[in-house]
Amino acid sequence: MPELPEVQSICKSLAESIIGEVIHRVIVRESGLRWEVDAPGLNRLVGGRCVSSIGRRAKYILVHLEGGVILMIHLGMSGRLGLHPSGSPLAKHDHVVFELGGGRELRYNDPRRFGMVEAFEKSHYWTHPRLVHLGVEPLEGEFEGEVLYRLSRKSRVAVKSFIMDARRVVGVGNIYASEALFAAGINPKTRAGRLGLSRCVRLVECIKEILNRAVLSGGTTLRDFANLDGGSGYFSEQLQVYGREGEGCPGCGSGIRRVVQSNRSTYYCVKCQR
DNA sequence: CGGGCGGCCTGGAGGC
DNA sequence: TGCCTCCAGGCCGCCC
Repeated sequence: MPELPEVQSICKSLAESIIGEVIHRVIVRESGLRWEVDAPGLNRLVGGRCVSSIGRRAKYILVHLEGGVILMIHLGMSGRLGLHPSGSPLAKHDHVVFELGGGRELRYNDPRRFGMVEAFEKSHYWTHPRLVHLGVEPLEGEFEGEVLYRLSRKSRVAVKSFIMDARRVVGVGNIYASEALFAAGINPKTRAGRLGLSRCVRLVECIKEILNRAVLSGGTTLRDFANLDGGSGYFSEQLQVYGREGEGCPGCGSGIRRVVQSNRSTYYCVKCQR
Protein backbone atom coordinates (compact mmCIF):
# COMPACT_ATOMS: atom_id res chain seq x y z
CA MET A 1 0.00 0.00 0.00
CA PRO A 2 1.09 3.27 1.00
CA GLU A 3 4.63 4.11 0.20
CA LEU A 4 6.10 7.45 1.06
CA PRO A 5 4.35 9.52 -1.63
CA GLU A 6 1.00 8.08 -0.55
CA VAL A 7 1.73 8.91 3.07
CA GLN A 8 2.83 12.39 2.05
CA SER A 9 -0.39 12.85 0.14
CA ILE A 10 -2.47 11.81 3.13
CA CYS A 11 -0.50 14.17 5.39
CA LYS A 12 -1.31 17.03 3.07
CA SER A 13 -5.03 16.22 3.16
CA LEU A 14 -4.91 15.89 6.93
CA ALA A 15 -3.20 19.24 7.29
CA GLU A 16 -5.93 20.84 5.19
CA SER A 17 -8.75 19.23 7.10
CA ILE A 18 -7.99 18.66 10.77
CA ILE A 19 -5.55 21.32 11.95
CA GLY A 20 -7.31 23.31 14.64
CA GLU A 21 -9.78 20.50 15.34
CA VAL A 22 -10.08 18.96 18.78
CA ILE A 23 -9.95 15.19 19.08
CA HIS A 24 -12.61 14.70 21.72
CA ARG A 25 -12.45 10.96 22.13
CA VAL A 26 -10.82 7.90 20.59
CA ILE A 27 -12.85 4.73 20.16
CA VAL A 28 -10.86 1.55 19.63
CA ARG A 29 -13.06 -1.08 18.04
CA GLU A 30 -10.25 -3.54 17.30
CA SER A 31 -7.06 -3.26 19.29
CA GLY A 32 -5.19 -6.10 17.58
CA LEU A 33 -3.14 -4.19 15.03
CA ARG A 34 0.58 -4.69 14.43
CA TRP A 35 0.94 -3.73 18.06
CA GLU A 36 -1.84 -3.79 20.57
CA VAL A 37 -3.61 -0.42 20.59
CA ASP A 38 -3.75 1.08 24.09
CA ALA A 39 -7.21 2.62 24.19
CA PRO A 40 -7.03 4.16 27.70
CA GLY A 41 -3.56 5.54 26.97
CA LEU A 42 -4.72 7.04 23.68
CA ASN A 43 -7.66 8.75 25.35
CA ARG A 44 -5.57 10.02 28.21
CA LEU A 45 -2.95 11.55 25.91
CA VAL A 46 -5.08 12.55 22.92
CA GLY A 47 -8.57 13.16 24.29
CA GLY A 48 -9.56 16.84 24.35
CA ARG A 49 -6.45 18.06 22.57
CA CYS A 50 -6.30 20.29 19.54
CA VAL A 51 -4.37 19.34 16.38
CA SER A 52 -1.60 21.86 15.87
CA SER A 53 0.25 20.47 12.84
CA ILE A 54 0.85 17.36 10.75
CA GLY A 55 4.30 15.89 10.25
CA ARG A 56 5.86 12.77 8.86
CA ARG A 57 8.91 10.63 9.62
CA ALA A 58 9.55 7.83 7.16
CA LYS A 59 6.07 6.36 6.62
CA TYR A 60 4.82 7.35 10.05
CA ILE A 61 2.15 10.05 10.10
CA LEU A 62 2.71 12.38 13.04
CA VAL A 63 -0.30 14.33 14.26
CA HIS A 64 1.08 16.99 16.59
CA LEU A 65 -1.29 18.02 19.34
CA GLU A 66 -1.21 21.08 21.52
CA GLY A 67 0.38 20.42 24.86
CA GLY A 68 3.29 18.35 23.55
CA VAL A 69 1.67 15.10 22.45
CA ILE A 70 2.21 13.22 19.20
CA LEU A 71 -0.36 10.87 17.72
CA MET A 72 1.54 8.46 15.48
CA ILE A 73 -0.17 6.44 12.78
CA HIS A 74 1.30 3.90 10.39
CA LEU A 75 -0.83 2.54 7.56
CA GLY A 76 1.06 -0.72 7.19
CA MET A 77 0.16 -2.40 3.92
CA SER A 78 -3.57 -1.80 3.81
CA GLY A 79 -4.40 1.07 6.17
CA ARG A 80 -6.54 4.03 5.23
CA LEU A 81 -7.70 7.17 6.96
CA GLY A 82 -11.06 8.68 6.13
CA LEU A 83 -13.17 11.61 7.31
CA HIS A 84 -16.81 10.76 7.85
CA PRO A 85 -19.89 12.37 9.37
CA SER A 86 -20.47 11.19 12.93
CA GLY A 87 -23.01 8.46 13.08
CA SER A 88 -22.64 7.39 9.46
CA PRO A 89 -22.39 3.62 9.11
CA LEU A 90 -19.02 2.13 10.04
CA ALA A 91 -17.24 0.01 7.50
CA LYS A 92 -15.74 -3.40 8.03
CA HIS A 93 -12.22 -2.98 9.44
CA ASP A 94 -12.83 0.51 10.82
CA HIS A 95 -10.64 -0.19 13.84
CA VAL A 96 -10.03 3.20 15.41
CA VAL A 97 -12.36 6.21 15.39
CA PHE A 98 -11.23 9.71 16.34
CA GLU A 99 -14.21 11.88 17.26
CA LEU A 100 -13.73 15.46 16.11
CA GLY A 101 -15.91 18.53 16.53
CA GLY A 102 -18.44 19.64 13.94
CA GLY A 103 -20.03 16.24 13.57
CA ARG A 104 -17.00 14.63 11.97
CA GLU A 105 -14.88 11.57 12.66
CA LEU A 106 -11.50 10.45 11.41
CA ARG A 107 -11.55 6.68 10.95
CA TYR A 108 -8.62 4.32 10.67
CA ASN A 109 -9.47 1.32 8.51
CA ASP A 110 -7.04 -1.54 7.95
CA PRO A 111 -8.08 -4.97 6.65
CA ARG A 112 -4.71 -6.63 7.17
CA ARG A 113 -4.06 -4.93 10.50
CA PHE A 114 -0.35 -4.39 9.80
CA GLY A 115 -0.58 -0.74 10.77
CA MET A 116 -0.31 0.97 14.13
CA VAL A 117 -1.87 3.77 16.14
CA GLU A 118 -0.29 5.15 19.27
CA ALA A 119 0.35 8.36 21.15
CA PHE A 120 3.31 9.53 23.17
CA GLU A 121 4.71 12.66 24.71
CA LYS A 122 6.82 14.77 22.42
CA SER A 123 9.80 14.47 24.73
CA HIS A 124 10.01 10.77 23.77
CA TYR A 125 10.32 11.52 20.07
CA TRP A 126 14.09 11.17 19.90
CA THR A 127 14.18 7.92 21.83
CA HIS A 128 11.07 6.25 20.45
CA PRO A 129 11.97 2.63 19.61
CA ARG A 130 10.19 2.75 16.23
CA LEU A 131 11.92 5.97 15.21
CA VAL A 132 15.34 5.94 16.77
CA HIS A 133 17.01 3.63 14.26
CA LEU A 134 15.62 5.32 11.13
CA GLY A 135 17.97 6.58 8.46
CA VAL A 136 17.91 9.72 6.34
CA GLU A 137 14.81 11.13 4.67
CA PRO A 138 15.06 10.59 0.90
CA LEU A 139 13.52 13.91 -0.09
CA GLU A 140 15.70 16.01 2.18
CA GLY A 141 19.02 17.59 1.29
CA GLU A 142 20.80 15.27 3.71
CA PHE A 143 20.31 12.43 1.23
CA GLU A 144 22.82 12.78 -1.56
CA GLY A 145 24.98 10.57 -3.72
CA GLU A 146 28.03 10.86 -1.52
CA VAL A 147 25.98 9.83 1.50
CA LEU A 148 24.69 6.73 -0.25
CA TYR A 149 28.22 5.97 -1.43
CA ARG A 150 29.65 6.28 2.07
CA LEU A 151 26.87 4.27 3.69
CA SER A 152 27.11 1.42 1.21
CA ARG A 153 30.85 0.75 1.37
CA LYS A 154 31.51 -2.87 2.38
CA SER A 155 27.85 -3.82 2.04
CA ARG A 156 27.38 -7.06 0.21
CA VAL A 157 23.59 -6.86 -0.09
CA ALA A 158 21.81 -6.26 -3.36
CA VAL A 159 21.38 -2.56 -4.01
CA LYS A 160 17.61 -2.96 -4.13
CA SER A 161 17.53 -4.40 -0.62
CA PHE A 162 19.98 -1.74 0.48
CA ILE A 163 17.88 1.23 -0.59
CA MET A 164 14.83 -0.38 1.01
CA ASP A 165 16.61 -0.75 4.35
CA ALA A 166 15.13 1.91 6.62
CA ARG A 167 18.26 1.98 8.77
CA ARG A 168 20.03 3.63 5.82
CA VAL A 169 17.36 5.61 4.02
CA VAL A 170 13.68 5.60 4.82
CA GLY A 171 10.64 5.70 2.63
CA VAL A 172 11.85 3.78 -0.42
CA GLY A 173 9.33 0.97 -0.75
CA ASN A 174 9.13 -1.92 -3.13
CA ILE A 175 7.49 -0.14 -6.04
CA TYR A 176 9.73 2.90 -6.08
CA ALA A 177 12.85 0.84 -5.49
CA SER A 178 12.24 -0.98 -8.78
CA GLU A 179 11.33 2.23 -10.56
CA ALA A 180 14.34 4.20 -9.32
CA LEU A 181 16.77 1.43 -10.26
CA PHE A 182 15.25 1.27 -13.73
CA ALA A 183 15.57 5.04 -14.12
CA ALA A 184 19.18 4.86 -12.96
CA GLY A 185 20.02 1.92 -15.24
CA ILE A 186 21.29 -0.17 -12.34
CA ASN A 187 20.70 -3.91 -12.02
CA PRO A 188 18.81 -4.50 -8.74
CA LYS A 189 21.05 -7.45 -7.88
CA THR A 190 24.25 -5.42 -7.94
CA ARG A 191 25.92 -5.49 -4.55
CA ALA A 192 25.55 -2.08 -2.95
CA GLY A 193 29.21 -1.93 -1.98
CA ARG A 194 30.28 -2.26 -5.59
CA LEU A 195 28.51 0.86 -6.82
CA GLY A 196 30.84 3.67 -7.77
CA LEU A 197 30.31 7.23 -6.65
CA SER A 198 28.83 8.36 -9.96
CA ARG A 199 26.24 5.58 -9.93
CA CYS A 200 25.34 6.45 -6.33
CA VAL A 201 24.84 10.06 -7.36
CA ARG A 202 22.68 8.99 -10.27
CA LEU A 203 20.64 6.62 -8.11
CA VAL A 204 19.95 9.24 -5.47
CA GLU A 205 18.84 11.68 -8.17
CA CYS A 206 16.49 9.05 -9.57
CA ILE A 207 15.05 8.14 -6.17
CA LYS A 208 14.30 11.79 -5.46
CA GLU A 209 12.86 12.39 -8.88
CA ILE A 210 10.59 9.32 -8.82
CA LEU A 211 9.35 10.05 -5.31
CA ASN A 212 8.75 13.71 -6.08
CA ARG A 213 6.86 12.89 -9.25
CA ALA A 214 4.78 10.35 -7.36
CA VAL A 215 4.02 12.92 -4.66
CA LEU A 216 2.82 15.35 -7.33
CA SER A 217 0.56 12.64 -8.79
CA GLY A 218 -0.94 12.02 -5.38
CA GLY A 219 0.68 8.62 -5.01
CA THR A 220 0.32 5.31 -6.74
CA THR A 221 -2.98 3.53 -6.62
CA LEU A 222 -2.71 -0.22 -6.59
CA ARG A 223 -5.39 -2.23 -4.89
CA ASP A 224 -6.33 -0.44 -1.72
CA PHE A 225 -4.58 2.88 -1.51
CA ALA A 226 -6.94 5.79 -1.23
CA ASN A 227 -6.59 9.34 -0.12
CA LEU A 228 -8.53 10.87 2.76
CA ASP A 229 -11.52 11.56 0.54
CA GLY A 230 -11.39 8.06 -0.92
CA GLY A 231 -9.89 9.38 -4.14
CA SER A 232 -6.90 7.72 -5.70
CA GLY A 233 -3.47 8.70 -6.98
CA TYR A 234 -2.42 8.60 -10.57
CA PHE A 235 1.21 7.57 -10.50
CA SER A 236 0.44 3.95 -11.38
CA GLU A 237 0.01 5.05 -14.97
CA GLN A 238 3.61 6.25 -14.93
CA LEU A 239 5.19 3.06 -13.61
CA GLN A 240 7.81 1.91 -16.09
CA VAL A 241 8.59 -1.60 -14.88
CA TYR A 242 6.72 -2.37 -11.66
CA GLY A 243 4.02 -4.98 -12.24
CA ARG A 244 4.91 -5.25 -15.93
CA GLU A 245 6.49 -8.69 -16.14
CA GLY A 246 6.71 -9.83 -19.74
CA GLU A 247 5.80 -6.45 -21.19
CA GLY A 248 8.25 -4.57 -23.38
CA CYS A 249 10.82 -2.39 -21.65
CA PRO A 250 10.07 1.29 -22.34
CA GLY A 251 13.77 1.74 -23.13
CA CYS A 252 14.69 -1.16 -25.41
CA GLY A 253 11.56 -3.20 -25.90
CA SER A 254 12.91 -6.44 -24.48
CA GLY A 255 10.85 -8.29 -21.89
CA ILE A 256 10.69 -7.00 -18.32
CA ARG A 257 11.65 -9.65 -15.80
CA ARG A 258 10.31 -10.36 -12.34
CA VAL A 259 12.63 -11.84 -9.75
CA VAL A 260 12.24 -12.28 -6.01
CA GLN A 261 14.67 -10.56 -3.65
CA SER A 262 14.25 -10.83 0.11
CA ASN A 263 10.77 -12.21 -0.47
CA ARG A 264 9.70 -9.19 -2.50
CA SER A 265 9.06 -8.92 -6.24
CA THR A 266 11.57 -6.92 -8.23
CA TYR A 267 10.94 -5.86 -11.82
CA TYR A 268 13.73 -4.85 -14.14
CA CYS A 269 15.13 -4.88 -17.65
CA VAL A 270 18.14 -7.14 -18.12
CA LYS A 271 19.45 -5.07 -21.03
CA CYS A 272 18.98 -1.55 -19.69
CA GLN A 273 20.01 -2.30 -16.11
CA ARG A 274 23.56 -3.59 -15.78
C1' DC B 1 27.40 -6.90 13.42
C1' DG B 2 25.12 -7.71 8.78
C1' DG B 3 22.01 -10.14 6.22
C1' DG B 4 18.22 -13.63 5.13
C1' DC B 5 13.82 -15.05 6.08
C1' DG B 6 9.37 -16.15 8.49
C1' DG B 7 5.41 -14.19 10.25
C1' DC B 8 1.77 -11.01 11.13
C1' DC B 9 -3.44 -10.65 8.59
C1' DT B 10 -7.30 -10.25 5.04
C1' DG B 11 -8.79 -10.32 0.52
C1' DG B 12 -8.51 -10.30 -4.53
C1' DA B 13 -7.22 -12.82 -8.70
C1' DG B 14 -6.82 -16.73 -11.23
C1' DG B 15 -6.77 -21.88 -12.03
C1' DC B 16 -9.48 -25.97 -11.97
C1' DT C 1 -20.55 -21.87 -7.91
C1' DG C 2 -16.71 -23.16 -4.76
C1' DC C 3 -12.22 -24.44 -3.33
C1' DC C 4 -7.42 -23.91 -3.71
C1' DT C 5 -3.12 -21.43 -4.23
C1' DC C 6 -0.59 -17.43 -4.89
C1' DC C 7 0.15 -12.72 -4.33
C1' DA C 8 0.10 -8.03 -2.13
C1' DG C 9 3.01 -1.60 -1.57
C1' DG C 10 5.71 -2.80 5.61
C1' DC C 11 8.08 -3.99 9.23
C1' DC C 12 9.86 -6.56 13.27
C1' DG C 13 12.31 -10.09 15.34
C1' DC C 14 14.58 -14.40 15.12
C1' DC C 15 18.10 -16.96 13.21
C1' DC C 16 22.89 -17.89 11.43
